[in-house]
Amino acid sequence: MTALEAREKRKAQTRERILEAGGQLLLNDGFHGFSMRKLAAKVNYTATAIYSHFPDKDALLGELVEREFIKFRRAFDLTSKIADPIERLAKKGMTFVEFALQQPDAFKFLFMNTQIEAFPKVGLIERGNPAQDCYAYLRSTIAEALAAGRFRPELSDADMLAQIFMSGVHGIVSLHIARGKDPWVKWRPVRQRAKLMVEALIRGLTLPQDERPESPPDTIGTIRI
Amino acid sequence: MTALEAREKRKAQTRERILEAGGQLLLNDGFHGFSMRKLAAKVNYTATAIYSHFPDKDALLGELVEREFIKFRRAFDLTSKIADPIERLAKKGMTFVEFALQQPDAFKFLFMNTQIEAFPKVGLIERGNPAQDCYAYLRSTIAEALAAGRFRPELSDADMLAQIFMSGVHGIVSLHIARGKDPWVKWRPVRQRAKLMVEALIRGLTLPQDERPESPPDTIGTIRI
DNA sequence: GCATGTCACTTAACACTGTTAATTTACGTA
DNA sequence: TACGTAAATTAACAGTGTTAAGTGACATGC
Repeated sequence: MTALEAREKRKAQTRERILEAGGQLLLNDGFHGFSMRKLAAKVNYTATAIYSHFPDKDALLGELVEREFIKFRRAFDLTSKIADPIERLAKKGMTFVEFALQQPDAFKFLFMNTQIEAFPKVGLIERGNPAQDCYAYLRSTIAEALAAGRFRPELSDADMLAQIFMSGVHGIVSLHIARGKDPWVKWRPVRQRAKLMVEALIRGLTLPQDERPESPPDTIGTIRI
Repeated sequence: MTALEAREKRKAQTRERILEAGGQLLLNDGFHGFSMRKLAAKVNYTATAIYSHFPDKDALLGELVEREFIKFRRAFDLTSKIADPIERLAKKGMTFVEFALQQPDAFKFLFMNTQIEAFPKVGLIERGNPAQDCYAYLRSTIAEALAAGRFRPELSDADMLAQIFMSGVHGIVSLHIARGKDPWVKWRPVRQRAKLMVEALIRGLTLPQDERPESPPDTIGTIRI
């Protein structure tokens, strides 16, 4: 059995080598320049050899995208400590922005990619999907603020609110990446834009301080200092 | 000379036929499915024939997108009648969204394209660039609202405000296009998302009704009913 | 130790893609 | 009618993703 296991291990290693080289290729040549033959050359294989490790190009690209997502989630995790849910939400938004600015290539093919529509059918969705977790983090933060009665009374849908908030910061950075060099726009510094977006959305969606309930709606009757 | 003119006219007509067919092809098959040979077949030509009308595929696609964008600007123009500048701003935002949803390929090319940084060298920039105009429209609407004292006092930068607002609606639709099929997000209807985004941003950036100045700041002393 | 079979990989090929060069066809003009 | 130009064609190149068949290495059963 050790012989079989050794073979499996070797296969896993070449698979890993392919993914590693694929990540580099994607970083250097972008989606447009990525090809199976180029990738194969990087690992000294024929293009067809890759097909014994991945069903097709899209599946391979999907897996590469997943790996970038995992890096992203790691950055996102660090914002979980902040006590106030609205402050935490703001911080998460700025983390999203910072990730996009520091890893623009990863961001491009995670959030501005129009080629790979959905993630691969199998695999990703089963074991906890990192992107799913990111959205789930955002949503749970909002749900917490919602439970504390921080949002305006007509807004009670955590998914809707999470999507609005995410769209806001996403819009800032994706427009910056796509059209941030257009000479006919007097672009303001992108981080200032992001900050104002977060502030404006929070002000537009939450209750002002003097209208907040003393106790959150789901804990009425309990003491809260 | 009439014979030469006739020839030029015929050439212009086949050029037009190619663009017409190209528009249909782009609509049906999208960017991914668009090919020179398919297009040529639609107009009963060889693929290479197209190269005597357009320098290359990108130029052809660029011209097709420009045409879509002109349609978009036309729709954008129709929002100029609304008297209240904030209402007009909201309407412009929703027009932007509607364009992106109805012409996703044109939108991708214009606003989610990370390959072509600036617009084509020739043509677009010389005769008024539609994208430039759209931003200018948005900005002037905001400047008008700004002059009427509708924004919060600390917000006085029309460019900054225009960029925030544009980013908001852009974020909604671009995230919808890029990740709108992710199964782990309970996506709310995209138009509802857009509506709430516009409302939230306006609420977060403008003054509430009871804090608005009776007269706009630049017309203090004049009578206003 | 040798035959068997599986698995990783290569070769050959197919049907595409954008694009160029050379060639043919059509047409206005002298 | 001959000439020249312009618009179309054919042929070809280099590249793409992907499949089918073949090859060599290696673990397993007798």
